[in-house]
Order: sequence, then structure tokens, then C-alpha cells
Amino acid sequence: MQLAGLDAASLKTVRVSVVDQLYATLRGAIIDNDLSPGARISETEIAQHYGVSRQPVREAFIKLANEGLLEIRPQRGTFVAKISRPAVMDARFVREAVEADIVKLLAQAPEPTLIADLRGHLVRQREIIGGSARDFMEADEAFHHTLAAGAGKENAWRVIVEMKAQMDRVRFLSSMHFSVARLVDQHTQLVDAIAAGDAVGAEQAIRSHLRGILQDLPIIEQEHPEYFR
Amino acid sequence: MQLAGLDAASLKTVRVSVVDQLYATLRGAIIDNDLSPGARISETEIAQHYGVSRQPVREAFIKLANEGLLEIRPQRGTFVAKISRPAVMDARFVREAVEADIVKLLAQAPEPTLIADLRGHLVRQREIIGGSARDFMEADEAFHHTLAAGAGKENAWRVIVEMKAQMDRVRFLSSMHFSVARLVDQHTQLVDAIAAGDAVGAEQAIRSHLRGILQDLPIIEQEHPEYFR
DNA sequence: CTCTCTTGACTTGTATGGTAGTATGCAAGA
DNA sequence: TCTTGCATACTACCATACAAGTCAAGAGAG
Repeated sequence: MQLAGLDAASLKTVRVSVVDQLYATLRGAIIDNDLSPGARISETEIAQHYGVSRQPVREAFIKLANEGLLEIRPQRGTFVAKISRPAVMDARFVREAVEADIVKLLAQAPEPTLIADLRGHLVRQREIIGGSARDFMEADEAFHHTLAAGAGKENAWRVIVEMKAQMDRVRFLSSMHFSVARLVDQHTQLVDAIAAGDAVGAEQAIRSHLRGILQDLPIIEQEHPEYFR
Repeated sequence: MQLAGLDAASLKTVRVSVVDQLYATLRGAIIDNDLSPGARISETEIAQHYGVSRQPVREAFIKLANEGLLEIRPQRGTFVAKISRPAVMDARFVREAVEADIVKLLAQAPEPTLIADLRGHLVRQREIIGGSARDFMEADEAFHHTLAAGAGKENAWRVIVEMKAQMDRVRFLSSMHFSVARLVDQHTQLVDAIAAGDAVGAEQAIRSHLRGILQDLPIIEQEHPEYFR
């Protein structure tokens, strides 16, 4: 198992709690598919690997299980949750509903500074075209976060992040399929609609944008049936 | 502190894990305001009260903290999270967005069996008018759950439950204020719109219904400023 | 009286040991 | 060949012990 960004030495020196570090590291590994759906991970194994006791590992596991990324089966073992199509579909549904209302708010009272900020994101995204999928996913996340923050919905963003985790596991597998250029175009249409005060257009743009995964999902499931429930 | 439905004796006999029992009990106590916002609860105290060790208590705390119902301050103590107006507003916002899309789906293809089920809920709700707020809140939850389940969005319902927890803490405090009869009328209008295949009307009905708390929130905050952040 | 510092009683965080439940492989028997 | 019983080696769950940070009360100096 290969988990970057954390080693036994750094654990003791950093101020952040061991649980939080383990949580972040494991979460990233799962979403990036370093830990594949269905893989078995044990408290003992992780604890030894990082030179900590089992207890903080266990607590990190609990957090990830709450998020639907791990499945803890009592007395049997802990496994990376297999991708559940209903779960991904519902996560996408929730995200579309929330972000649709967010961009409607933004379009109803477009703020010049926010528009400028968003256009800055678009420029950076265009530079990434042809680059790594990981880089684009980070830029994409920042863009959507800016939308939520611009509407003053920082707390709602937390929900989106959780939904995104489910979706991103699929999106990472489909990184050869989706066209970054097309996604940036969709982002651009969205920003244009918001800037024009076109609430209906903005809503349509974000909904269409977030429905893209619906095309990818069946393809991924066919290519990697072992990753699905 | 008064926590019903759990005692030291029953803990050992039931199959469900201690953590889950503590989680459910504490969660109910927080939402019902048996544990008031700002109240301090310690792992040791709860552990002794139920005759278990600190560890399962601690893990239940972690779950509740993830849900925003507890605030764990390292080395200082654990407190029932004070009600945060932004958090409640955003929870309401998310819930409105999700449920709006759900009822739109339902109205676009109304199913007679679902309509009948919903009308059954309405009958029971009318019987509760004048009864306890707790009873109505349970009936209300069942009604909204039926909406989500009817649209095939069981996973999305989990998100709504989490948002509800934030809102219900406020609603419980405002139980003297809101009119149950008015809420049942709103439910009825919603079901009528769904049955008629009127997606626009259904969306408007649910959005209006879920905005009710916006009137209550400032009143509650004025009456109980000590419960707010 | 006021301020500073120390002390000790808290708190949560982490480590470790013991227990009960589950999967698995093998051997004995049908 | 197939089934059954059992030993064994896991697992997560829970209890207990220790570590480390926080905070307030009180002693003592100014």
C-alpha cells in the first residue's frame, strides 16, 4: 500500500491530531483509487504502517465509514466501500439540486467582483487542458467552491464536498474519458449566464454540467465491475 | 440529565453495539433539547451514567460532532453545539433545494399508490392537531420520508435527515409558536399539486412550506439568546 | 490590594490488553 | 466426494491505563 504525505516521523511533530491526519490521508487515497473499492484494510495494519496505536486509526475509520467511503463489518473486517450506483446517483442528484439553487441566487444579483474571480478560475482551467486529471479536479473543486462561497453558503458547501467524494471516485476512474475542454466550456457558459443575470440559463447550465457523470457511470461500471457493489 | 430508553442493564443484553445505542440516545436528547445548546457533557460522566467505558462514549461523540450536534474542544471539554444561525439557514437551504427537486420528480409522474399513501399520512396528521409537538414532528418526518422514498431517493434522504437535525432543534423550541394545522394544510396543498401533475405548484408548495422556519428563527433567537452562538 | 506563578484537578488524546464473534483450512466421518 | 466438527488465526469491540493540554483557585511576592 502506498500512502503519500504522511510518515511515522512527521506524525509526532505536527500539531494536528493523529486522527485528522490519518483521516485526510486515507480519504485522499480512497478517492484517488490508491485504495481500490473492495480492498481490505485492517486497523492493525494501518496502525503499524504509521507507527501509531490502533485507536486513532479506528476513529479515522469511523469518520470515513460515516461518509460512506469505508464499510466496517463487525468482527469481520473493514473494507473500502464498493461504489454503489444508487449512492452515486443520489449524491449527484443532491449536488445538482443544491448547486442549481446556488447559481440561481448568484444570477439574481450578480456581483462584479465574484464574476471577475470566476473568470480568473476559467483562465487557469484553460491552462490545465491537456494536463493531469488530478490538477483539473482540484481546479474544478475550487471553482465550485467559489460559487457556493459567493452565495454565502459555506455550510452548504460541506454537503457538496461529501457528495463530491462519491462522485469523484467514479470521475477519477473515468479520467481517460471525459473531455476537460468540454467541462471548461460548460463552466464558461455558466459564468456568462450568471454575469448576464440569466437565472434560468445559469440553472440549466449547472444542471447540464452536473449530469455529465450520468454518461460516464455505465461505462465505468462496465469496465470495472469489480469496483461496484 | 434525563435520558430515557437506555439503562445499564439493557446495554449488555441487546445485540446492537453500545456506540450505536449511545449515539441514538444522545442524538434524541440533543434534538429534544433535553441536552441544551452550550451544555457541557464529558466522556467520563456519560460513561459512568451508563456503566460503560469511555471509549464507546467517545466514538458516539465523534459521530455527533461530525453531524454538527456536538463540539469537541481538545483538552477542554465537549459541549452541545450552540445553534448557529448560518448553519440552520444553510441546512434549510439545502433541504429546500433537494426536496424541491424531489417533488418535481413526483409531480412529473404521479403514482396513484404513492398519492394514496401520502393522503393516509395527511389523515393521521389531522388527528394529531392539538396533540404533542413531538408526535407531530414524527409524523412530519414520516411524511417527508415518504416523499423521498417515493422518488427513489433513499440515499438522498440521509442528507435531509442530517439537515433536519439542525432545524428540528429550533423547531422544538418553537413548538408553542407554529401552527400544526397550517403545516398540515401546506402538506395537503403539496399532495394535491403532485396528484394533479402540477410540478410548478408542487415545487412552490414545498419551498413555501420549508421557508416557515425563517419566521420562527429570529423569534427563537430573541427568546433564547443563550442557545445561540 | 494586585499581580504572578504554581499547583492540581479537570479535560480529551493515545496506547495497550482482553474478549467475543467470524472466516478458513484441515481432518475425521458419512 | 461431500459434509461436519474443530483448531486456529484473524477481526472489530470494549475496558483500562497513561500522556498531555487547559483552566481556575490559591499562595506568595510586590
